[in-house]
Parts: sequence; C-alpha cells; structure tokens
Amino acid sequence: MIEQYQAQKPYLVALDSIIFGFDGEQLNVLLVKRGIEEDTWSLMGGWLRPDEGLAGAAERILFELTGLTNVYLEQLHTFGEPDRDPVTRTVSVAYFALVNVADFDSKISETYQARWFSLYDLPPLLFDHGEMVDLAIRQLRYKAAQHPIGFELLPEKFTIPQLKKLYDAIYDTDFDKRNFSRKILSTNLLIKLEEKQKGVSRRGAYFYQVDLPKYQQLTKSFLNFVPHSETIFW
Amino acid sequence: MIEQYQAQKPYLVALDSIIFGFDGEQLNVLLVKRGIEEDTWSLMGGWLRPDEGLAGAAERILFELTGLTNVYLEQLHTFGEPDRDPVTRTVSVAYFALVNVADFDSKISETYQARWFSLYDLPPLLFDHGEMVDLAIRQLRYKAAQHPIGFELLPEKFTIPQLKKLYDAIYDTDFDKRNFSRKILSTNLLIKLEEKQKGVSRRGAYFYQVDLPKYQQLTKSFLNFVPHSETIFW
DNA sequence: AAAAATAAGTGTCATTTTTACACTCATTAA
DNA sequence: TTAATGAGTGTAAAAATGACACTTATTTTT
Repeated sequence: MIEQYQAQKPYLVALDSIIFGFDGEQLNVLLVKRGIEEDTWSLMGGWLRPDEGLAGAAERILFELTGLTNVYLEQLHTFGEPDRDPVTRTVSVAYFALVNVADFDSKISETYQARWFSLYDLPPLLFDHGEMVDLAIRQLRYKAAQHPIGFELLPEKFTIPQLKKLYDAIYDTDFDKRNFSRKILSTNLLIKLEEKQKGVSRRGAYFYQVDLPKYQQLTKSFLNFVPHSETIFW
Repeated sequence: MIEQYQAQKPYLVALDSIIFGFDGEQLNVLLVKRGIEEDTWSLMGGWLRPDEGLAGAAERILFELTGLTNVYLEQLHTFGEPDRDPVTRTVSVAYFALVNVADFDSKISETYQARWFSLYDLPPLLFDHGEMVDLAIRQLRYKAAQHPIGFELLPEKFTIPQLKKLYDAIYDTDFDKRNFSRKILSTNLLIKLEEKQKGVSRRGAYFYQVDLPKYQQLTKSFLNFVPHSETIFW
C-alpha cells in the first residue's frame, strides 16, 4: 500500500485566481505583470503550502496581492496539461473571485504591478491563463443567471440602476429596467433603505442592501425542474 | 524565477471518479473495496502520470477499472485539505461519470472487487470520498435540471417511461408523466423511432434516440435570464 | 374467441411567469 | 419658473407550468 504511494511522482500545485471587479460601468479582471516577457500579464497566483488547504491558499494569495478578505471565492476548475507550465509540471487550481473595485487597495496594486483590464480588452496572458479567464467568464454568466451572486461585485449599499448596469455588463446586453427591477425585487432578497443616492441623477435612486441571512441561507437551492422545490433564485 | 519553483514542495496528485450508473430503477455509484479496512469502500481512483493531463488520466483510470470508453466525464471539484489522506499529502481531482449499467463489464468488476451501491445505501467510504459523492449528487441534480445529460445514463435507445424513471430516481420524486413527456419532447432533442419496446408492458413503448448533432451543439448555452438568448434546455 | 389486465399515450384548463412597451415623478440646474 | 435628467412604475398579450383522467394497444387469462 505504502509502496504504491512511494512509486508516484509528485507535482507542484499552484493556485490562480480570476478576480472580477465592477467599476460601475464595466467588468474588469485584475492582472499582474509577470517579469519574464514584456507585455505578458498573469492571473493572481501562488503556490500551495504544506499547511493549508486549497481554498485557504487561494484566500491567502488573494489577501497578499490585494489586501482583501471576506471575498466571494469559488473553485472554478483545475488545469493540469503536462506542458501547461514550461518550467516544471504544475497542476493549477483556478478560483474565481468577485470584488468591488472600490474596496481594492490601490497601494498594493502598485507594489505588485497589478491592473484592472476590461474583459473586452485583455492583454496576452501567461500559459493557459487565457483559457482560465474564458472559463471564468462563462461560469460567471452561467451562475449569475440563477444565483444572486451579482451583489458580491457591488458596494454594500447599491441602487437598482447600479445593479442593472452590472447585469448589463455581465451579459453584454441592455435589460429592460421595468422587467429587471420586477425580477430582482421578486426575489425578496433586497431591503430598501431610506437613503437615496446623490449626485448621479437629479431625482436620486434609493439604496438597497442584501438581506444577508436570507441570502446566505439560499446559497444551496435548486431549480424548477423539480416541482414543489421552492424556486428561490431568479 | 526558476528559484521560486525550486523552493516549492510538490505533492501527489490523484484522480477519483464518482461513477453513476442507472439500472432502470435506481441510481447507483460504483465503488471498490480498498484493502486496508474491512468494510471501507473507495471511489475509483488512481494517480496522475507524468505524460497525461487530468481528463486523460481520469479516462484512463475509468477504462482500466471498468473497460468503458466514451463515457460522459466531467470535472467536479479538487480536494486538497492537508490531512485528507493520512499517508501522504495528496491533492485529488474528482470527476463524475455517467454510465449505463448494462454497458459495464462485470468481469472487470470482479477483478477489482467493484460493486454498485444504491445512493441511499452507501457503505463507509475512504478519506473524504463521502464528501465527494455528496457533491457529485448535488451536481448531478443541479445539472440534470438544465442540461439534458440524463441520456448519458441510458442505453442508446430508450423509452420515455425509462427516461422518466431515471429522472424520478435522480430527484427522488415522481414526476407527472404527461407533463414530463411534454417537457422532454419540447426540447426537440429526441427522435422517435419506429421500434417499440417488447416485454415490459402489453402495449409497448416507442423507443427514442438523442438527436446527437443537436445535443452536442447545445452543450454550451445558457438560461433565460438573458432575453433573446435561445433557451434550449429545459 | 372474448374479456380482463396492464402500462402507454395523450388534452385541457387555470394559474403563473414572462415579455414588450411609455408615461409620470422627483429633484437639480439653468 | 422652467427645463432637463434619470428614477420609478403598470398593463396586457403570450408562453410556460402544473394539476388532473380517460382512451388505446397489446398480451394474458378465461
């Protein structure tokens, strides 16, 4: 039994995170400049340490490079083609993260030469990082269609028009605002605040907040193929 | 740069597959007896070899242990808690597979002491394999609700009542047969054959086949949050 | 040969959900 | 005071869903 283990080759294990940020208008991905080539950028990545699990390592790396904690972070896919990293064989576990650009500490970004790039204007990426980003976009679109994860990209208080802009950006479309707000509000996941947003429009839009207890409870349920299962997400 | 690589610890990388099989009545998982403890069973697993990618390794292992090729195989999640394998630190990439029990070569099953277990009557499992199975069931339910992957668990020709039984098993419920066949047929993914099933019922049910070109094309699309996107899955 | 038994197959109606579409309102700046 | 701007809201038609029951084709039994 033990001999079986000893006969095996070990590999390096890396973590790479696709970090999405929304700036109010556009969806962006955070990239860092990787020394080697001039115009090649890379995802936020690092190595798995002996004392930590995968999710923990992804969180640690995210914190080291952005200063952010308590971020929405979800395992995406593991990449392990033999030659994906030309230096050494490396298996990379990709995570994707949703952050609010405003929360992001730009001092750190300077230290690490990190920059936000629009989804539609990405530079050449290291290794298979382009594939990772593509998959992450697909997954974000897929997931946001059914789970209310969009909130993760916005500040704590946000307006319906802001939320609509976010969804417009995710799906690169222009939703009808009446239908949009009806659908969003029908989830009963938003709490309307007294406060109005100043400065953006004359009239001002009401701020909303996520109903956190409800939101967290729901991060499980399923869809409407199964009758009688409560369909809670939109 | 290279020094960074050399400073890192490598780990063993394993693959474990949750193999679902449908026998016409029940959903089952294929497990093998793992030497060590008397009543402990294990998922189909093996080690990643230097010359293969993750999906390739999962396919190879599946073939070695079941004789099956061309199986629906999808990466599920990667597990890497530091102490998940008490012998050596191992990162395991879990895949799930859907097979038709009838295609399965039972000679091989004897060689490896493999057995089908009902989802509702699983024995104690090795390491974190129980978690893997739970996640795979969730994923199967989640995915089958929106993607027509159910077919993968049936023979090439199948009847609507068979398909309904499969979905009944997946969701542990009893769908209304009128609504079920309406929904299924509305996907336009099934081709009705002349042939009828003999022996099961007096009247006999028509066989159907998946419209493969359509099916394969669709293994991408999304949901109805995005208007004007064609909603093709049910 | 007729009758009974069995599972297959199908239709309707009420309700809910979705989509398309346009005007009024609140506030600020001119 | 008036004009300008984005916020906010309602309705009607169409589509999808869910609940529900009878007829049909075939085999087995009598």
